[in-house]
Amino acid sequence: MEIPSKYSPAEVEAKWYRNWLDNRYFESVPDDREPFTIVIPPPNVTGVLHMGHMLNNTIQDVLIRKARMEGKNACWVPGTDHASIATEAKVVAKLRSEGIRKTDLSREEFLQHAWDWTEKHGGIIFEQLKKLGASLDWSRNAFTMDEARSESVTQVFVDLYNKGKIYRGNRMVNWDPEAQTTVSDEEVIHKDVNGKLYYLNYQIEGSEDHLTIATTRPETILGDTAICINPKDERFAHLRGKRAIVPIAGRSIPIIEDSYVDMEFGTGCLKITPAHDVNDHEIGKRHGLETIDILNADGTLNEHGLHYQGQDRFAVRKAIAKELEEKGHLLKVEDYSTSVGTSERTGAIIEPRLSLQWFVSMKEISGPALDAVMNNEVRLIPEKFKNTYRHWMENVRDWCISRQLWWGHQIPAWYFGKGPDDFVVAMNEGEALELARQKSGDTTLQVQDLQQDQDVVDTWFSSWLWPIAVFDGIRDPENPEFKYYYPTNDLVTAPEILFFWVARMIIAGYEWAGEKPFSNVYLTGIVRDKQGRKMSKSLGNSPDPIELIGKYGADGVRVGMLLTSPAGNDLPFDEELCEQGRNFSNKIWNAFRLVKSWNVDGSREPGKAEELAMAWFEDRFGQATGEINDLMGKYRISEALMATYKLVWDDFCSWYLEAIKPAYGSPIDPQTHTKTIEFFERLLGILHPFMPFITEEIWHFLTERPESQTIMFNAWPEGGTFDQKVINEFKHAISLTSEIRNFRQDKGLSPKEELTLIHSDGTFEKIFPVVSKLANVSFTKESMDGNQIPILVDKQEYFIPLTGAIDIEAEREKLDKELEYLRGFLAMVDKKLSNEKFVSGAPEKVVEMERKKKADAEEKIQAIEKQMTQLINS
RNA sequence: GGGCGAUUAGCUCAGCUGGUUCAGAGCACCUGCCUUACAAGCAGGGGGUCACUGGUUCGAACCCAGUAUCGCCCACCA
Repeated sequence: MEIPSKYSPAEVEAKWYRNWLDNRYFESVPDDREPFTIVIPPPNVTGVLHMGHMLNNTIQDVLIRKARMEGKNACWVPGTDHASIATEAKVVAKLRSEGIRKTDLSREEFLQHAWDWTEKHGGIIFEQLKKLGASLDWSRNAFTMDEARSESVTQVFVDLYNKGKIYRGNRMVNWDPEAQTTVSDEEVIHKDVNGKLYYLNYQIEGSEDHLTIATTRPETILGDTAICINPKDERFAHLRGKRAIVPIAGRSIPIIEDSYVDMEFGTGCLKITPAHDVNDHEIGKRHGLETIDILNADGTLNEHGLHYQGQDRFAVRKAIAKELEEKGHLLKVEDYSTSVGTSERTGAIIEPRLSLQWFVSMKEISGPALDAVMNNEVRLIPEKFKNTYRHWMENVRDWCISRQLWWGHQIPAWYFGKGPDDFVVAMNEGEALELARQKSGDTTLQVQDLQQDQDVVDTWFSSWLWPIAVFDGIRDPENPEFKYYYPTNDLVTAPEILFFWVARMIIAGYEWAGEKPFSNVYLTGIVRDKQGRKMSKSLGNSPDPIELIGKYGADGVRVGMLLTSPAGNDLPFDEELCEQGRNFSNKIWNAFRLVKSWNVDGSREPGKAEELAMAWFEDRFGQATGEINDLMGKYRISEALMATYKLVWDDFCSWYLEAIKPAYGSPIDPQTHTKTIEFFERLLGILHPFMPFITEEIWHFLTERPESQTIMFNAWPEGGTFDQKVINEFKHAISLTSEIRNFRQDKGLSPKEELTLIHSDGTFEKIFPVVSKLANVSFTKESMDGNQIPILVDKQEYFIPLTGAIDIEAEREKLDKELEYLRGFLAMVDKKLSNEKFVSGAPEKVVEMERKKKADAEEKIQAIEKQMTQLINS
């Protein structure tokens, strides 16, 4: 059989993924086994795979595949999110490119376009995840806007409303003038910008005097309804009870007093615009001020903007500053750095706006969710996020959930009159009619008298139900699937959505399932480029994941992503990492070629070297898998992978295989052959979660297994049992071999030339056969004539007799150097031991250790001194 | 403005309750090798005042205080 020396992943990967699907290995149904469940953080339905997804989903696949091998009933649920605002923006943009405005369409027509778009672009991401090897149970694919999930959203809305935890209120909200919708506090990103602070003079009514205020938004003076001073501020005592004239508008407004005003800041006088500032709104409420809204939905000024009506607020800011200056109201302008809120989605500058919206009261329902994380019922990994989480939860504010969009779950509220309370919240129109008749007392009400709320709910109002809703646990909490799979085990996601999503899922879990939604939250880092910038489509600095897979293989890319990504740490991505992953694939492939190339001679018996190597690797495997399991349990996936990498590359390939490898062309004995294949298969097992494709391929061809079998349910090794003595002995063989190789290189000797090694004591005699094979040496106890170069390994001394001239001076120098170091070391230990405080203060164990160090050093010094004399004598 | 975290080799990171696994790993780098599994490789090697300054201690990368730099989260001072 001809196996190429370079592993080519493309065909192999396509073949096995198809095979896995055909055999429905990823599909899970409840049974007697312990479940292990992960729900995918649903990507946007029209999204394409980016590097963040790659990292995220690789980690999830590793966790789920390991659980599957451990014999658990592994279930990884796929799905997509309708991403209300993002998708709607895309559809609007697409329509605009066709010359269609959203406002030209009816709601139904627009939704039809949106569904068309969803169908056209949806699912691309799934095909990409398949290329990555993701073992998702595709039969469970869910969508946040499919029937089951939509009904769940409605049900939850109704439930919260009936519990009094959803209310409708006229409050200050964040308005995104570009998307023309509200957004939640979490969707507002604060950015520092360089702005101006304008000092404006307001004339005091009935006087020639004026007062000065400072503002960053001069256009809002058109909405001013008061000037406010601090009641303690004696500077402005003369203003009490007076009124001021708003420049340009010419309106007369009261001068009020409120301790909110900071006397130190600005001029000490504050203009009050209740419609466009959260604090001003509060003050306005306290003092019963009028509210003048000067903005249209798109951020232009309305009729209150007077001659600026129809112009954008930022254009007006410039223009009005000029007008104010011309009219002598502008005292001065200072540069000023301020923080403005921008929309997470559109980037538009958020305008605080008074508006009638739906809110969820968060305080009460978030209590259990805070406790759960604080007492580790839900573990955050890494733990540092607990602080952030607590801070947010303790200061959580009500959640504005209504959005002035069409793509999403329409709010299940129906209005039957003009009064502020003339509405009902119901599961459907029929129910709403019943309720409306009851509430109004008007039994003649008909369906056409009802008007459903035109808004939809925030996307996250559906996402927060995800771990429950994918198992239909909202509509049918008693269904066996939900009871079996919920709560799920792990959630893997980005810290950016800790509040948007994770916190709210935990809240929802306790509210509707009475239980946490997951036990562990693994928070990944952000994938960055070499310059530390976040990889994003808009920057164009993100490699195409599919191209990467084509270049390095899915296994290679997976390894590359995982190698340097500890939880919570950003991943500075470099293609070199994938190269390392690919090289690792190739290394494994070549080990496979070697094992595959051997002919077995049934009459042979293993030699001593083979026996030693086999015994050692057994223990080494037990030791390493114990470590790997421990690391995986702590979600230290990078480190677990590195431990696996070294076990395979160093221990198995560099030492084990070299130790048991028959001479070229020679056959191997059946016992070693069988054992080696067994070891290899076990290694493939622990590699499989990281590198599913190549392991499946080799597992099949190492022995001839039918395609109907798979590695993915193989027993995962428990590990942890090993004999330290065996490991230490073999370690001596490794060190000694390295020393001899080093010696050869030093002396320019060919590896083909056999050397003799003289040893004086038999402590490590047992492992000499391995050293003989690996280092091409023979051992003897006889001392020999001629020059002998000493070698010291683990305090064991060996001598290599050399024929021909050697540089005795150089050898002496080497020994001298070592002696010098050891004497210095000894002096340090002595000093420690002669320190009364140390001997009495330190624990006995530590002192004992120092004494041992001292003895060891003395022993070594003696050995070297002996070597010196030997060298001189020779 | 408030909080949290970080700073260890050229890069990315380990280093648990202070003390022999204490200065580590992988990559990169340097040297020598196309040695019939593998040059996507093999053998060997160099490289760090553990950010800085003090303190606690017999003993500090580790604990404490301060300084500097970076990052993240939260935030309604015009």
